[in-house]
Amino acid sequence: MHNATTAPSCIVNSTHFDCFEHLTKEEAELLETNKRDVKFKKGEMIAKQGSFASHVVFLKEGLVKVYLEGNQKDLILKIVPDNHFLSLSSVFDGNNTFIYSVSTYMDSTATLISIDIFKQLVRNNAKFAHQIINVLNTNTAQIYGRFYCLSRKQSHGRVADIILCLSENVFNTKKFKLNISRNDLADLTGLSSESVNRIFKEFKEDKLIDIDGKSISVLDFDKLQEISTYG
Amino acid sequence: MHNATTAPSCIVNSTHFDCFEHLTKEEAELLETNKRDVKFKKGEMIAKQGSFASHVVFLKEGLVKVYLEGNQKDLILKIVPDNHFLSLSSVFDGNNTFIYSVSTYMDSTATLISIDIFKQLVRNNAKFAHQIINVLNTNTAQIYGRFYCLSRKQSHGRVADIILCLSENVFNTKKFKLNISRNDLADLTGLSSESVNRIFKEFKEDKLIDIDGKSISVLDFDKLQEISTYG
DNA sequence: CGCGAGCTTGACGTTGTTCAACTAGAGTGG
DNA sequence: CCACTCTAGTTGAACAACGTCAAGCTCGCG
Repeated sequence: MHNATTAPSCIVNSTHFDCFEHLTKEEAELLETNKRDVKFKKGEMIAKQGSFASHVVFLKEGLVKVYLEGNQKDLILKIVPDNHFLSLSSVFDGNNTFIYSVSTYMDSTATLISIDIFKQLVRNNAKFAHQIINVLNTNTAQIYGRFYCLSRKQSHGRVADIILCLSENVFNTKKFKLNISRNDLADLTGLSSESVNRIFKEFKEDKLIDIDGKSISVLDFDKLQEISTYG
Repeated sequence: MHNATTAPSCIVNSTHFDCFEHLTKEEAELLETNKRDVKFKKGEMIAKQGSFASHVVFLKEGLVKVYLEGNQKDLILKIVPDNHFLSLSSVFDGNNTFIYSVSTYMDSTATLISIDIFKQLVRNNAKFAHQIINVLNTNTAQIYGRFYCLSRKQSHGRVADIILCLSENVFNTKKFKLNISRNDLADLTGLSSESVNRIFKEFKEDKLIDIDGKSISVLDFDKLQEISTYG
C-alpha cells in the first residue's frame, strides 16, 4: 500500500504508458497523427508556469523536474523519469495554463499531444478517462507524501528520503551516478546546499552511504529508511 | 487566473455541486437511492487515513479539516467548507484506501455515496468523468499552493495567508468569528501556537487586523496580501 | 469563589541558513 | 605542458528564525 507519510516521496515508481491501451483503434490513430516528438537538451524548459498549455506533454525519454516558481525560492514538486505524463494537472484547470514549470536534468525527448484531441478522447472514452483519473490520483498521493516530507521532517529525514527515492524509484539500483548537482539536491530537499553537504558527510562517516565522485551507493538501506521515517 | 504560488492556499473558493448536473435522469436516480446523509458532531472523524474507503464523501454542511497523519506532527492539507467533495483522491487509488484523515471543526453533515455506484457513473458517463477530473485538478492546484506556502514562506507570510484564506474563501467576509482554536491555527500554519500568537499580536499592533475575543477583522487587506506574497 | 483549559508572555535552545574563505577539478589559451 | 580562470564543492563561524519550556493570566463554568 502506498502510504503518503512514509513512502519515499520524490516520484512514484510506475509508468503511465498503459493508459493508451484503452483507446480504440480509431482513437489510437487519431492520437498518432496529432502528436509530435520533441528533443530537449539538458537544462532546457519543457513547460513554463503561467504560459498557455496547448499540448499534453508525455516524457518519452530522460529525466525532468516539475517545480513551482514563486516570489521566494522555487519548490520542486517532483522529479519525473521517462514514460510519465508531465502536465495532466494543467490540462483541465479551466484556462489551459501550465500551473508549474518543467525543465530537464538531462537530454530528454517529450511527446506533445494536441490538447483538444486529448480532451476529446477523455470526453468520449470513459475507460480512458477513468485511467487518467487514476494517474491523477497516484500523482496526488505522491505529492502529498512529498508535502509531508518537506514540511514535517527535519533535514536528516529529508536527505535520507531523497536518497532512497533516487535509488528505489528513479534509478532502480543501490548504486547510481548522480547527474544532478548539489544545488539541485538542495532544491529537492528544500535545504541549503551547505546543509545537504554536511548531512551527506555525516551519512558517509556513519557508513550509511558511500560517495565516490558523482556516484552514490546505499550501504545501509534499513537505517536510512528509519531516518527517513522518524527524522 | 489561479496562481498556485500567490493565491491564498487553504481552500479554493468554489463548490463542487454542479458536477451532478451532467448525470442523466436514470443516473441521478441511481445516485439518489445509493446515498445517505450522516451527521457528525464537532471534532468527530469522518474518514480515517489507511482505512477502507467504501464511500465517496460529499460535505453537505459544516467545516472540516483534511490532514495527513504521520510519525511527526499531523499536516493539514486543506480545510473544506460545505458543498465540496472530501475524498475523491481516495476513490481511484487502486485499493480504495483513505489516503488522508478528515475530521470536523463544527457540527457537519456528510453525504455518503456508494463507491461502486460512483465508479460506475465515472466509467459510463464521460462528461461526468470530465467534470470529476476538473475537480481533482482544481484540488491539486490548491494543494500545490499550500505546499508552496508551508514550505517556502516564513511565519509572517503563512499567518497572513491563512487569515486571508479564512476571510476570502471560507467565511466570505472581512470580519469573522473564529470557531477554531489557537492550536488549530498553529496546525494550519505549520507553526507553534506561541509563534502564531506572537504574530497575531504584531499584526494587531500594526493595525493590519483587529482581534476581539474570537472575532477577527481584516483591517488592511492590501498589506496582508503583500506580507502573504513576499513574506 | 475556585478550578481548569486555553491563551499570553518571556527566556532560552535548537535547527538550519547565510556569509566568507578556501579547495579541487575542468576547461582555455599561450 | 603549465599558468589562469571559473565553477562546484567543502568547511567553519556567526546569525536568524522558530520551537520549547515554564510561569502567569483570563475567562467560562460549576
